Amino acid sequence: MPKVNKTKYAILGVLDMRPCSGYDIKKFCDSGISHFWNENFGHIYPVLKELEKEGSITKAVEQGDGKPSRNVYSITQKGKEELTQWLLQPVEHSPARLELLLKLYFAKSIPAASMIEELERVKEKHAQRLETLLKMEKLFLGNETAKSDAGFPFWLSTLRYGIYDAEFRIKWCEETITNISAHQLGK
Amino acid sequence: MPKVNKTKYAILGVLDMRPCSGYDIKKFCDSGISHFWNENFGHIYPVLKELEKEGSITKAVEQGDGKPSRNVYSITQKGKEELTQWLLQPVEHSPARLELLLKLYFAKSIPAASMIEELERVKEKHAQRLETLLKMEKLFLGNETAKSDAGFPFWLSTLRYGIYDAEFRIKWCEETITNISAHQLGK
DNA sequence: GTATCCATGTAACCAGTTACATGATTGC
DNA sequence: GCAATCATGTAACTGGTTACATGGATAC
Repeated sequence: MPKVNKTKYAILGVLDMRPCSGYDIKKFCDSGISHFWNENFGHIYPVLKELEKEGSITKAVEQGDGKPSRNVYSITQKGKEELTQWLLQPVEHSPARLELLLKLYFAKSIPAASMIEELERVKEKHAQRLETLLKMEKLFLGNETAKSDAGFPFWLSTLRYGIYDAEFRIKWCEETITNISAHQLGK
Repeated sequence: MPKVNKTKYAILGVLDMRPCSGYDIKKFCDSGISHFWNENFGHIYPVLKELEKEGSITKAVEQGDGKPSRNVYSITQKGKEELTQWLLQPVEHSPARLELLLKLYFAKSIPAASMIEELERVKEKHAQRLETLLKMEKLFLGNETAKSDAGFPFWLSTLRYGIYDAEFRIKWCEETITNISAHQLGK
């Protein structure tokens, strides 16, 4: 079976919440869901055109006074059906490709210090990510409007995923640094 | 900066351990490191040709009696240097794209039962993965030859990563199923 | 005045996937 | 006889990235 274009469904999903321009969609991805989903302009704009052509979304040009004009897209009934169909399908398996682990696997021929530095950097990155996610969670749990939305438990669980993920990676970095160091000393 | 061809380094890394045919490389990826790295023939063979052309690896044709002939590749000094250079670089950031979380985020418009079923499937998949990884770890820790190899702590840590990863995902699936169910009942 | 944000798009590129093609050998 | 495994490759495709191009508005 051929791989499906996920950008398409990401766009339909965002437009199912509210009408957006391409720019809005990008902003939304960068702020709200960037810890598990990312898109770039070079893909969003062409896919928006495609979706419009096949009747899954409609375009309305919004003329701002002074402001640059925006193409605001809305989802159609057809688009909603397509989105629902996709949501009902099991997730496609995508083969893992973790560059850090690949490097680690081959790392015996480089100085251990270099790998340890890299692990420290990665750990720090995830520690920052964890902080951000915990802040987001706190804000979110205190937001009564969000809490009353039917999407609330789903949104919360995506945050929880990110938190668990960051936590285990930090733990693993620490453990790995310790083990590699110990092994170096024991040689 | 342009994205680098990771397949190239995966191949160099495998050949740095021992000479291999394209088929061997594929087998190795599928068995030993598939929980964090994957390759397919359609990419391995062309990249092997490229690497040979640029002098990072050399080919030797092995004529088996009766058996189909194999192209066995070995890494050259140039290839080793290239591999080392890559190992010393920090890992490239690759933007997250987790289809399951994207679906979950948009899931309020489909029946909760459908999403819960999916989460049960995913949980089961990771439970099986966890079992396999734990078995591998046990075998590995009991293998004296492996233990004496300089690569041992690195190989072990990639296994540990997989184990932590599977564990947190299972925990998260359970939590998410509980939360979604509770929210459904409370409506 | 200059950097950042708003806003839309195209073109080139390429990494990686899938499907197709071929054929020998081994084990049941 | 048939399925699975060993073994190598090509062609077509496409999803996604990066770089390039443009220009107005806003904030410092």
